[in-house]
Amino acid sequence: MHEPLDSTFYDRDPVAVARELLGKTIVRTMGEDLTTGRIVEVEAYLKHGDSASHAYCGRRRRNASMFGPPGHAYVYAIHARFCLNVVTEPEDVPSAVLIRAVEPLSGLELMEKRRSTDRKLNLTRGPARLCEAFAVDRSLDGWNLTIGEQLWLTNGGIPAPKQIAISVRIGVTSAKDLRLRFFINDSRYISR
DNA sequence: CTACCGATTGACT
DNA sequence: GTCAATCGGTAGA
Repeated sequence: MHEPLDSTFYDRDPVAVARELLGKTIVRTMGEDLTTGRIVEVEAYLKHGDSASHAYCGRRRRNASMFGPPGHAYVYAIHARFCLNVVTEPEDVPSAVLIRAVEPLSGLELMEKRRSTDRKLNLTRGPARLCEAFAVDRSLDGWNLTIGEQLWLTNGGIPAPKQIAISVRIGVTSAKDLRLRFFINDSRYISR
């Protein structure tokens, strides 16, 4: 159980990966601690023509993971918080999928402690909120998500979502017209 | 070292 | 809906 998705899943166009990521399970272990969640909202960031991508201006120290192998994490800091991406396409091709929201499945008590709130809807709704709930920070930047340790994604036996909605991405200040946000239409755990 | 910025969030009207 | 607090990362002096 909780078999990690392998690199062939990630080594594809980020739009395809983004759509198929919906309904998948994110797993985080820290010693005995376990948290899992169902992915309900993602955004794709493209290798070409996407001025909102952190890789748009080329390789930097911060975005180096986006140029790394598929199936690794890209964790960046923004507004004093962290956000988690999965890297797609082959090494040196900078594309990724941002995980924006998940539905908590297990380890709720841990998430409440890490988030300092017991309001279920605020635990994992939003890219930085879910990182806090899952204890994801820059130490996991570049982490290999295919080895099934500490942090990975799995099919988790959860059925694929029936209704997928598409919209423009949230918060970006350029490439505003690109509809690269994918979410499960009827989930209550969507970010605003 | 200082100066700025942001793929956000929480508080507030 | 609006707004600004927050701080890691980066660029530049």
